[in-house]
Amino acid sequence: MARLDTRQQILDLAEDLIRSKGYNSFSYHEISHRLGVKNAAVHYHFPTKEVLGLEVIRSAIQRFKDFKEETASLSLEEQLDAFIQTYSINSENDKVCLVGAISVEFYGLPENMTNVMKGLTRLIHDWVTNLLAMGKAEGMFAFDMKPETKATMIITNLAAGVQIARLMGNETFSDLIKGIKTDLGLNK
Amino acid sequence: MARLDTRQQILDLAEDLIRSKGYNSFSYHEISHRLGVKNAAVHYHFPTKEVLGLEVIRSAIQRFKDFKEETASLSLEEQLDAFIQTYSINSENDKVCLVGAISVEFYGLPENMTNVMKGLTRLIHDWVTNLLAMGKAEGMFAFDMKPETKATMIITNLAAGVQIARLMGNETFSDLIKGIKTDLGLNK
DNA sequence: TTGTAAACTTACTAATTAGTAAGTAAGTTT
DNA sequence: AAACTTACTTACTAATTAGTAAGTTTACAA
Repeated sequence: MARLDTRQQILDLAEDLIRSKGYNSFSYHEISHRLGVKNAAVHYHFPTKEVLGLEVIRSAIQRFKDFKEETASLSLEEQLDAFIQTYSINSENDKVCLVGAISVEFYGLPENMTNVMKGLTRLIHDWVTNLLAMGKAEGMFAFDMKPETKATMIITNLAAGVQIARLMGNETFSDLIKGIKTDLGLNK
Repeated sequence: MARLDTRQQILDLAEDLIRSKGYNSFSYHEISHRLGVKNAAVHYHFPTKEVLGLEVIRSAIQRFKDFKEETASLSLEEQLDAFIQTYSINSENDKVCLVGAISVEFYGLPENMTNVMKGLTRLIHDWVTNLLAMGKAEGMFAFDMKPETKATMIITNLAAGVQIARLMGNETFSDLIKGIKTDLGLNK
C-alpha cells in the first residue's frame, strides 16, 4: 500500500498551495486530506512545516538550474521566450511565482526560508542579467540602461504581472508580455 | 480611559501587518497585545477579521482618492513622481503594496475582500493610464504602446519592486526607478 | 523464515485561532 | 438624577493548528 511518490505529491501540492494562497494559509490537514493520507504521514516525510517550506524552495532552485541547462543551447531570444513562458503558464493556472509568494509573506516566514529564497532570487536575476547583456552585445535586444536594471524591470513585470492578472484578468498579462517585447525592440 | 483613536490604531496596525506578512499571518491577539488592549476590544470595533480586512482596503481606496485630488493641480511629471514616491516609502519601510499583498494570498482570502480589491486596482490602473495618455499627448512621456499597457508595466515594476527589494536589497528598488524613468524618456 | 527498515495509521496534545456573552466604567443625553 | 450609549474587560468556547509517541503493515534482505 506504500505509495512511493507520496513525498513528491506532498511537495508538489505544498508548492501549489504556497503559490495559490501563501505559506501561512494552508495546513498539514489540507495536504493530508487532499492526498487521502493522514496528517502524520505528512509529518513523516516533512517533520515540520518549515522543513516542507524549505524543500519547496530547494526543489524550485533545482528546477531553475535544470531550466538553465535545458535552454542553454537555444538562441537568446528563444531563451527569453522560454523564461517568459513559465510565467504565462503560471498566469493561466492562476499561480503566482515563488519570488512573489515568499516576499509578500516575508516577515511571517521562518528566516531559513527567506534566506534560501534570496539565493533563488539572485540565481534568476543573474541569469536574466547575463542573457540581456549578451543579447544587447549581439544586437538582439535593445535597451538603454545597465543589464541588471533591465533584468529587474522584466522580472518585476512578470512577477507582479501574474499577481495583477488575478485582480484584472488574464488579458492584462498577455498584453504586458507584448509591452516587454516592444521595449526590448522585438515585435517589430 | 476610553481611547477615541483605538479604532484607527487597530486599522493602521492591521494594514501594516497585512503589508508586512500577509492577512493570514497575523492574529487578533497580536493586534490587541501590541496596542495594549484586550482581544475583545478588537472584536468590538471590527466584529470579524473579514470586516477588518475589508475596512483596510476601503480606507486605502479613500486614501488613493485623496491622493488623486491632492496631486491634481501638479504637473504630469510631478504627479508621476508623487505616485512613485509612495512606493519608495513602502520600500524604505519594508512594506509591500496592498495590490501585491492581496493578490498573492488571493485564494486564501474572503471573496468580499478580493472583490473590493479589484475596485482599488482598477482605480489605480485607470489613473496611471490616464496620466500616461495625457503625458504622451503633451510630449512629456515617450513610449511606443497603448497607455494601458505602459500603465501595467509601471505598476508591476513598482509592486514587485518593493517585493524583490526584500530579497535583494533596497538599491535594487532605487535602481529600478531610474529604469522606469529612462524608458519614459525622462532622465535625459 | 526471521529481521529490519520504510511508510505509513491511530490516537493523542498543547497552543493558537476567531469569535462571543455578560459585565463594567465613564461619559452624554434627557 | 435617570437612562442610555460608547468603549471597553473578564471569562469563556469551539475549531483548527503544528507536532508527537506508539503502534501496524508491507517490502525486501540475510
